[in-house]
Formats: sequence, structure tokens, C-alpha cells
Amino acid sequence: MEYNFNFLEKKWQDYWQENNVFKTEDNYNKEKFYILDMFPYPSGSGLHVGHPLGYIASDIIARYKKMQGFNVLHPMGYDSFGLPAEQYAIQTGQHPSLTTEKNKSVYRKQLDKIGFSFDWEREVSTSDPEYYKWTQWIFKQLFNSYYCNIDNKALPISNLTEEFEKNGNFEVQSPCDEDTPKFTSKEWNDFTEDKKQTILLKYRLAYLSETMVNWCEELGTVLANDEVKDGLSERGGHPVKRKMMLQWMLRITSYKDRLLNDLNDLDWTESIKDMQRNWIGKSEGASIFFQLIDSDVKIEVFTTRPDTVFGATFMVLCPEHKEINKIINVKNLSIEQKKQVFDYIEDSSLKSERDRMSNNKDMTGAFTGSYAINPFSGETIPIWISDYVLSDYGTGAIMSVPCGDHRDWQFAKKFNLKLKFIFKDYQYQLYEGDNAILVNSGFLDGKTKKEATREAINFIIENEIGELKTNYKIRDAVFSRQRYWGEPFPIYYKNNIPYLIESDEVVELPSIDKYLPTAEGEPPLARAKKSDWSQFYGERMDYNTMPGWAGSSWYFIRYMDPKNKKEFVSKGKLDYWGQVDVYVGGAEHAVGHLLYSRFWTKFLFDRGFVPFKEPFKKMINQGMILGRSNIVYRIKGENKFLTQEKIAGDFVGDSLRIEVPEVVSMNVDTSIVKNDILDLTLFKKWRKEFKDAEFILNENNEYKCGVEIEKMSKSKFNVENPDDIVEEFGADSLRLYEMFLGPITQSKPWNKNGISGCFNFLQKYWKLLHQKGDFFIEDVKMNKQDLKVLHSTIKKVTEDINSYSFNTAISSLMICLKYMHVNNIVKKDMIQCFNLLLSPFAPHVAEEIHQKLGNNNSVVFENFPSFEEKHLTETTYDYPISFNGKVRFKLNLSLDLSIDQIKEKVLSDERTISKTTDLEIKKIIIIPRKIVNIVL
RNA sequence: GCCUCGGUGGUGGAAUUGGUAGACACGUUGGACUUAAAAUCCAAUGAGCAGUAAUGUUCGUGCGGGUUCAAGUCCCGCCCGAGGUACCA
Repeated sequence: MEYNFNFLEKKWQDYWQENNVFKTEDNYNKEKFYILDMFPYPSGSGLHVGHPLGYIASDIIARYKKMQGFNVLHPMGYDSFGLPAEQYAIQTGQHPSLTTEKNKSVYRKQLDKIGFSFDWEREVSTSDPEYYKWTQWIFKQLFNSYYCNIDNKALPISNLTEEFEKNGNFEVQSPCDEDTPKFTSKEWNDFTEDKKQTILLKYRLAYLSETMVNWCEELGTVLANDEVKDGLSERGGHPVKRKMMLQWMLRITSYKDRLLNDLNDLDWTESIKDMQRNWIGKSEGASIFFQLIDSDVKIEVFTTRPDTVFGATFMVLCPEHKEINKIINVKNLSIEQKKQVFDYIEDSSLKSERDRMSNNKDMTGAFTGSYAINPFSGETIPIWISDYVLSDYGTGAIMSVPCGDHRDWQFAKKFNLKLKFIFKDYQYQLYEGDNAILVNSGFLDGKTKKEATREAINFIIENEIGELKTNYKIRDAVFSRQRYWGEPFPIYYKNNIPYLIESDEVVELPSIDKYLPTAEGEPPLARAKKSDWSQFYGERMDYNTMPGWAGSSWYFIRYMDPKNKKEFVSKGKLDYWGQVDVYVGGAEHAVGHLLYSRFWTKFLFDRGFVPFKEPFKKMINQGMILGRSNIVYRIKGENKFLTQEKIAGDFVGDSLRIEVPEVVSMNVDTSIVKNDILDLTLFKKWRKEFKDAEFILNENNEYKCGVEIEKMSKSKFNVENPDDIVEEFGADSLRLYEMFLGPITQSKPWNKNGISGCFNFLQKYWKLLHQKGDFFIEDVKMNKQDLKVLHSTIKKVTEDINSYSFNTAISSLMICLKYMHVNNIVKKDMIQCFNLLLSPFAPHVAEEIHQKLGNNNSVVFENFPSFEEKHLTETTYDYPISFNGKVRFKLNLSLDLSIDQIKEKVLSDERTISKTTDLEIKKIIIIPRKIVNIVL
């Protein structure tokens, strides 16, 4: 009987569905286990073999936990709002919801074929009005909240209104916009409603603010940083400018310290936590005011090194500095300099932030014509502007200490600015470390960084030239997008002031004629007529939509209670399911999604809507599966192709290069290449232009392609579709192979050739049990050796699943099968147990064997085997005997021996004697159960 | 630029606290079966040198140093690749 995987995989997938095997009951008596995958964006190209990697891992864990008696929540859904569907809509006019539905059904079919244990009754889609109704609801809560630094939590905005009515805002300690005026209770009560609303908006956790965006005039839209290349839009190549625009913002900065501190308790990789710490970017230092000469303007700078103020020989402001117009002193500038400074400001507005940060080699800048006084040294220092100073960090102005910072150093060199060396032992050179003694620094001379910092701060405070300050890199999050395919805001405007829509109903995304901005540059939603809106109030609705991360910041909560019409989730279910126990997803979400989810969770916690402070207890970051591209080399200007050996191999050193024609590398479809050898006939058919192609072949008369490992993408012809693999080898082989490929956390190339190893393993298992055609096993007891092999396999598989080391778990299953195969063991107990161990990895074949073993229930309802130590005890150990650290032979010794006894045995062994004749044994190191090393 | 993670045979990878480098697979080679091929099974397989052979021996975990009886693993300095960098998801 053949291993007919196509037949039996279909059979069991149908069985699981018909019998609702993976339905998760809200059974509060059982211990829960919540395992979650990052849900996918359903793109038009469907899944490639890289996508299921994490899902397979989580599925193994889910099945394993289920077999250990946990009530497992393992849901799946779609992050279905997003740009690609909108882009497609712009091109074709097709409504994004249609595309999205179509793509979702493709994904679903693909996922089903791999045999996942998802509870599909809990599926959610962020673009479903039943879902985004609650995303809007959370936005309403954010709008209706402010952060109180006294209670250190978010509170309802009504508390703030009450306080304003009683005492004005003098006692209030809450983050708010910088321009918020101070007022008494009387003044508050006399304010008009509009004025009151304007003030409240400055305190809300969701508020409107001017912020910098990448504006493309031609496209009439705002672009993401990665849609901008070299100052031009990726699409169309139109110029892109930095521009201020009124945007919805979320006051995530209120949570900065809690987001930072609570990281310590999370079971995430240190690297992701580091990335978040870095993003929050807490740094302690001082803010110092520098007085301008001939002006009453003072420029505030932030520095983490107040000990180095004596070394500041110039100042640099960002081109967008708020007081730039007051600071530019045209009297001191030549006509040419004037032009330079204004042109420079204009030019920098064209550069992206990333360009500005990464360009350190060719620094640019302009002199403002003004000077300031160094408050420590009293020296007069020039003020420059340069785009290496960022407006969003610190105060947008720095004091430059060229001897202590490489950017300041390079800037000074480029523009011939004065250098002053304040670190002893580092005269005339750059020193960015912390361990130098200060010199040329007045009252700080001879002091270390630590002492000098303390004294400098005292000086700053005593002389009232600044204060202690902690600075953060994190900025409030821009929460609006000028796009169509996203959640509309439940907001309308009256006198240009935003108001919440009071009704509990969802504000549906209205239909519009075209998915483009209006002629006036308003977002696409401005195209909707009043009657197109499901709800319409005031003068107009908000034209923005929410960003992609809105829906994904809380979806893990909705899975607990996906059909609830009254609440975003019921309290009972929330209390039971609680935090996500294990979250599986890519590290590329390290700061975006993962930080925003934490923020929303903390906010919902503050307002009493959820009982936990952190969403994801433990996280596993799967690596990416890369594509393996094949390359052909076309001789420039000809329709002739060179085999790979001839383009690289035919020269010895650089001087003896044998003439190699100049070639153009081209990606070729991997389906017409086998083991890197190109099928010439198929290649000629592949594209018309290659019909008459000629080839220069290698010694074997073959065309060998080059290989490149890169991201899977259609344009590289290196995409592998899981459906094809399932068709050819079966889902079980695919599951095994994806896990067998290497550690889950690591990126690795996909190479289809390797899958036969996993397929052979399953086929070998099948054949072992069907040697006589039909299924055949023996009811014979296991001997000592069988038990030892089996129990060490149980031990290894269990430990490996617990440490998410699936590749090694599979290899230990292979070793166990090899043992059974070589010894032709078909003992029922052993097979039964092995089958259970295999079942989370290859569930279809395991179900089939489970049934054939005479069981009526699905294998997921069985208990996962546990090992017994007594079968594993050893009495002897094969000691590696090494000489000067090199292993020379092995000696089997009883584990009962004392160190002295081991020593005697080793030294009396004739192999030791023959190796040590005429040599002195200096030392002998014996580590029991490990190694013996003889030092000569 | 900055932050983070990687680099081990021809390939994917394994290696507990520093203790036998290369488990398990793929590929390759040889053999069995077959009229033949495919499939399957068995064996060998890091590189070099010596030897008919058993075996011995040297070199080997990106590069250069260091610590140690012992380093893929720890320390210092480099090189290369990947991910993130605030409107891709």
C-alpha cells in the first residue's frame, strides 16, 4: 500500500472540519494557553513558502499544548487594510474590499492545505465594519482621555474638565501641547465652547497637531519614507518636499517610561527589547541656554555631556529651527552668504530624514551670520545651520564639541571651524570615549567625566543658564493617513473643531468614485458626498483614515470574543484568556506594531478595559525564508549566454585574467533550472527573445547558472508556492521541511531539493508499517534497548519543542525511525508512542496511523508521551582521551569510578603509554562524564 | 550613519556551563536490485599529506590577535551579509 499523501491529507482535513476538532471552547475549568501568529496582510500574490514558517511553528506548539491538556486558543485572521489593495484600486478602479475578499479566500485555501489547527470560527479582518467599529471605539476612548502624571495613568477627560472648572489648569500635571495657555477656573468658565474644545484638544491622548510629512505635490499625497528615493517619489519620480501638515497624533510619549520599564519583565529576545529601548531613546543630560550676541534670543540646546561645554566652539541648528528667522543675521552676511543660507533651508526640506542621518561623509551647512556666547568659557562662537541636526530630536539645536563627536568633527573640518581639544592624551585628535581627563576646561580641568558632569550641572543651575533634563527620542505617533483603504475616524467638524460621533454605530468607509486625492489635495475621502456616509454630522466628516497599525494594535483581544456585538470583548473571556502566552512573528515588527500594541494595552488597562498591562508575554521571532535565485549571463550586445564557470573561474589571480567577455546578469525562472543546470530547450521557449539564443557550455556540455540568495519576489522568479510543494510532496513533508531547514529564528535560503529528505522519512515510516502491503504491526513488548531509544527520543523531542528547536526535534525522530527501520521493529507500543511524538509535526499521516492502530478519536485528544528516566540510565561512558587538547582515542569506563581510578585506567592503557614514551606528563585533567586531557 | 542579528564541509544546519567540531538531512561517488531507467536499499563522503591497508599525522568554525590544560563557544580589533530606522505590512 502506497503512501498516498494527497488522499489522506484531504481525508483528515475534511475530518477536522466536519468534526470541528479545532473549535476552542471557552471552558474556564481548563488551564488556558493562548498562542498567536502575527496575522498576515492578504496580498494579491498569495502565500509563498516563507509565510507559513511561523504558522507551522505555532501549530506544532498549539497541537503539543493541546495534547498536554491545555485549552488552546490558536486563531487566525487578516490585517486587511493597507496600501497594496489601494494601489490596485487606483490602477483598476476595483474597490479594495473586492480585491481583499478575493485575496483572503486565496490565503484561506492555501492555509487549509497545510493542515493548521486554527479555530476559523474566530477569524477577524481589520477591514470588516464589525471589527473596525471597535477600532473606532478605542479611538474614541483615546480622544476622551488625557494622561495624568500625578496618578501616572490615563483618565477620562471629564476629570480634567471638572478640575478646570474648579481650579483652572495651574495644578494640572499632564502632557499637553507646548502652546497651552495657563488659565484660572474663572477664565475657563468664561471660555466659549469652541475655546474650551480647543484647549481640551491639547490634552487629549488623540489630538490634532502640525507635523512634518513627505508631501508630493504632483501626486497630491503624502508618501511613506520608503516610497521616497533620493528626494523623488518612487512612483513617477516626482519631487517630494518635507511639509508641515495637520495630523491626528497619539500621545504615546506619555507612556514612555512605562513602555521602557515594563520591557524588563517580558520574555522577549534581548535584541527586540534593545530596539524598543533605543527607539524610546531615554538619555539624561542638561538643557543649556546660549545667549545670542546683539539680540535677546536665547537658544536652548540639549546635551548628554554637560562636562564638555568648554569644548563647544560653534553651534548648529536644524534648518527647520523655530526661531531661525530671528537668528539669521543678514547684516553680517554677504549677498552670496545670504543666498546660501536661504537656499540651504529650501534644499534641506527636500531631503528625507534617513538621508540626512546617513550622509556623514559630505556634510553640508550654512553660516547664519550670528554668534552666541559659550556660557562656560565666555567665548564668542558662530552659529551654523546644518541638516545633520534633526528637528524632532532634542531642541533642534546643538552645541558642537568637535573634539568629542565625529559629526561635529567632520563639520568643523569641512567648514574650517575652530577646534578646541579638551581631553588630556587626545590632543589634536577626535575622542568619543568616556574615560579622558578634562583639560582646557577652566574649573573642570583635571576632572573625570563623572565629576565634571556633576559640577557642570551645579554651575548651570546656580547661574540659571539651564536645567537638568531627560530627553527621549520617542515622538508622538502620527495616527492619520491621507489614504482611502483604512478605518475612517469617528469624527466630524464644527467651526473647524473636531467632535466625536456620539452614536455607538460604526462609521463605515464611504464609497467614492476614484481612490485619489481631490484636485485641491484633500485626501480621497473628501470625494464622498454627504449621502455616501453611513453617519454624517456637522460641517464635514474627517477625511483621514487610520494607519495600518490601528487594527493590528488590539486584534489579539478580539479573537477572545470575535462575534460580540455589545462590547469589544466580554470581561469574562478577557479575564480567562488574558495575555498571549506565545506570540510568533517576524522581527521586522520590533518597534512599530509591537510598541503600539503595548501602548494600546497599557491605555486600555488604565481605563479599566483590560486586566493586563502587557499584551505578549513570550515572543518568538521567526527568520525569513529567502529565495534562491538562478542567474544566467548574457554577453553584452549578443543573444549568447556564458555558463557560470566561464565568467568567474577562468583566471588565475588578477594579472593573468583570460579574456572574459563582458556579461549582463539576468534572473531566470527557477522552474526551468534543475540543480543549477539550465534546461536549454525550456529556456528558449521561456521568452520569445531567447528563441534563437546560443550558449557557451562547460566541460560537461551543460549550462550552469549562478546562484543568488535574496528575498523572494516575483521579479526575481524565485518564488516558491506552498501549493506546489503540497501537491508534489504533501503538507506533512512541507511542514517537516520548513522546520527542519534550521532554527526558527534564523533567516535561511529555501532550497527545494532538500525536501526529499523529509519526504523519504515519512515514506520510510509508512513503508515500515505496510511491509506486507496492508498495515501490519506486532503486539510484542519492547526490550531494554527499544525503551532506551524511545525514551531518549521522547526526552529530546519534548525538550526541543519546549525550547522551540524544531529542527533538532525532527532529526531525533529520524534517528528513532532509523533504529526501528534497521532492526525492523513494528512493535505496537513503540509505534503508538512514536506516532504521538510525530503528530504535531506531521498531523495527517499521524492521524491515519493512529486510526489504523485502532483508535477512534483524533490524535490531538491523546496525551503527549512523557519519558521515564529509568530507561535512560547509563553505567558506562566512552571517555575521549585527549593529548594537549586533541582527542586521540576513546576509553569506555564505568561511571562508578573515582577520579583516581579513571586516572589509573587511562595511564595504564597501552595507547597512552605509546604516546607518552620519552615525554613527561605535566598534568592530567579529568572531568567526570566529559573528557580526559593529558598535558605533555 | 545609528540600532539589532548573523558568518561552521559542495549545500541547509548540529554541538548542555568552555570539554570528542561537522549530529540529522541534501548533494556527490560507489555498490545491490532491474533488460534498462526511475524508485528503493546498502556503503563512503571536511581538506591535505604518508601508507597496499589497518592506521598515523597536519590544517580546519569570516579575518587578525589574546585568555585557557582545552575556544565554534570567552575577551580585544577588523571584514562581510541581513533586518529596523517613525506613512510598506
